[in-house]
Amino acid sequence: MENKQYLIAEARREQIIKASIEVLTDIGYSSTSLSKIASKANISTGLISYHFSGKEDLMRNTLMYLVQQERAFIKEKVEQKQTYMEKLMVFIEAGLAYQGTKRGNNIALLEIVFNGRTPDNVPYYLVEIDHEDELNVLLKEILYKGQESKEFGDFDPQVIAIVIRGAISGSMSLPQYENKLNLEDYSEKLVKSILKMIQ
Amino acid sequence: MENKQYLIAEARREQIIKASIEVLTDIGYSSTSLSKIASKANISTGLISYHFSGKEDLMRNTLMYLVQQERAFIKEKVEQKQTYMEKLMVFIEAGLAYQGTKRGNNIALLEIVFNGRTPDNVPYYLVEIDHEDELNVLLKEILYKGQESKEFGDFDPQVIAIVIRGAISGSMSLPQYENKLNLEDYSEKLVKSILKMIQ
DNA sequence: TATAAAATTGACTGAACGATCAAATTATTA
DNA sequence: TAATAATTTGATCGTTCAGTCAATTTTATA
Repeated sequence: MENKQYLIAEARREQIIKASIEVLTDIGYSSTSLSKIASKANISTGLISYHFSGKEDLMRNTLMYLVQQERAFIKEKVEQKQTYMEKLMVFIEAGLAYQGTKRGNNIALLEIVFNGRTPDNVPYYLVEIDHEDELNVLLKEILYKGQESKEFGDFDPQVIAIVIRGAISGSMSLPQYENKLNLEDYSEKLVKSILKMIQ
Repeated sequence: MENKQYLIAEARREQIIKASIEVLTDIGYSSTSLSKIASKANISTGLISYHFSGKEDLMRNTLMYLVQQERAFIKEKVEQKQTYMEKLMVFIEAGLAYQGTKRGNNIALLEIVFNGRTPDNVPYYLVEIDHEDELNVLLKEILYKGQESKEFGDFDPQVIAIVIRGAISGSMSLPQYENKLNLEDYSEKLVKSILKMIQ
């Protein structure tokens, strides 16, 4: 069964990716090395090179894994809702909840996005991925269809999409140890403000 | 005159910082080395270590320089306006304009913020600097005083401040071709949306 | 069971880096 | 001018790292 071998290799790849996420979260991209990832995964350095063509390749695969995790988390909650108003609210709430509960994933993703580069040496954070970023596509679709169904008023979906995604990312800058404004409070107030904006 | 010597040293420090910004923008933090900065500035590597206590110190000073540049650019335009409504509008417009015209500065700043770490090994982007970030203080002050003067309605200034700063940063993800037109279009639509949100 | 294929190890290589320092040069002072 | 201080050089050192490879172990096949 070549399928079984494939599953072994896939499991090993995922193990390595998960170890990468841990190391990235703990010590950041610049201190992350193949040998530290190998230690975390209790394997040898050579094995990483056996399953991935290099550090770049490993980081690219780790990034894809992280993006897919976040996307699945949010998409699943959005699909449960019926109206576009509800879909939008849950998009924001789920986005914020993911940042709060999967903080390590979020940090690892940032580390890669702001350090990794394409083979042409273009940093990921400058690559124009809008048309490939499925979360942006989903958000713009909610906004656009909500306008069509008259649930929302008149606005430019792309502009509002940028505002919303920025506000979700911005939750990272909330004070962490002050009770004054926790994530739930921010979530509630943000949703209210956004709804006001798109009437 | 120790003052003259001081000015020579200061000029050299600024020359090194400007070279750092160029190199950071060109090749990113991880590829930036003291020897590449030295080449760009046409000096020797040892001279950098003479004026800065190490790479970390140089990067921290470069970050402070960049933050101060942006702050001065925005603050100057805000202070020319009288009403808080106008101050808020020009804060957003100037923030976006800076991103558009000083793109290299913005990229260098991101490279440092997402790579540099404090001596305690805390990444800059996770350091709680809200109370030290003068632009945030300025923005929150505009929002708060605008509420006091009844120019704005009821909302949480901290939440709206995060939304606005996120929207300004988010301009980076606009399609880059015909950047100026897109940016002006985005600026106009963003200001309208924000004003709607804070009524 | 015997053979082949896949997976895994860990020591090793060459390159790049930050930092150091003795020596040389330039500026200041008395 | 002579002595002192500040500035600058560039070779060198020790370290870290990504990637390689011959050897070994594990798994699949016939």
